[in-house]
Amino acid sequence: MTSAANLTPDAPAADRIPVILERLHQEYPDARCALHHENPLQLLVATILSAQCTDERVNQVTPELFARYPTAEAFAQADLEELEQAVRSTGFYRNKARNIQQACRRIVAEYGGQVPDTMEELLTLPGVARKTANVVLGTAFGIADGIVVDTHVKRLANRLGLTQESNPEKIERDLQALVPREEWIDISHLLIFHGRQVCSARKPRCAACVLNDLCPSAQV
DNA sequence: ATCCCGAGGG
DNA sequence: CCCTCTGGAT
Repeated sequence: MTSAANLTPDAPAADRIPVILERLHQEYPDARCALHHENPLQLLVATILSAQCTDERVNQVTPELFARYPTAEAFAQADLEELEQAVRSTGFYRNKARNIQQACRRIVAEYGGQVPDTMEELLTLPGVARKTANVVLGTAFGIADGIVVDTHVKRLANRLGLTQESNPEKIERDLQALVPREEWIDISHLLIFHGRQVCSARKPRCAACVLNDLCPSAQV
């Protein structure tokens, strides 16, 4: 669709990025956060639960979870074993339950029960690093402080030759240098959608990929 | 580098 | 069985 003129897979990433973004926007016009949530706290909790777990499974446990614990205060006062059982099917359930409760206790004690909206403050919460903080800032607050680098973004950035790094923070810096800031929130959703539907970890469907002609890793 | 941890796909 | 799923802390 988009004319790639003389672009080839070995062209500089900076030259391929505009075409990659344009094609992914066209392919996934509704790409957005797939975690069900109604407020920043729900998104924070859902994102903590999403570690090494599909968003689909997170969405399976959150309706009951948010009904039982409607506020940061409720999570803060929860019986830990009950909270563990409520999130059990998402894996890493002891760590996740403890982090959610400890984070909520700090949110109650230090932020009046409201999720903070700065990277610096979010990073002080237990169980929250740059990936989770970027999700909350971008999707709950519309703040493009950084770029979400999850397992999909990492895999696709490497396959597409947008970075040579394996460290997520270095990948984020490379992407920040390549992508205009107004696309920082969208690009992660686009790469995640494409990673799920086409560029899967185990068996990428290169024949059906709209980036095929621009991808250094494309299989014949 | 290692541990946490369940569930589904191939 | 082995790999993967919107990672983070030690």
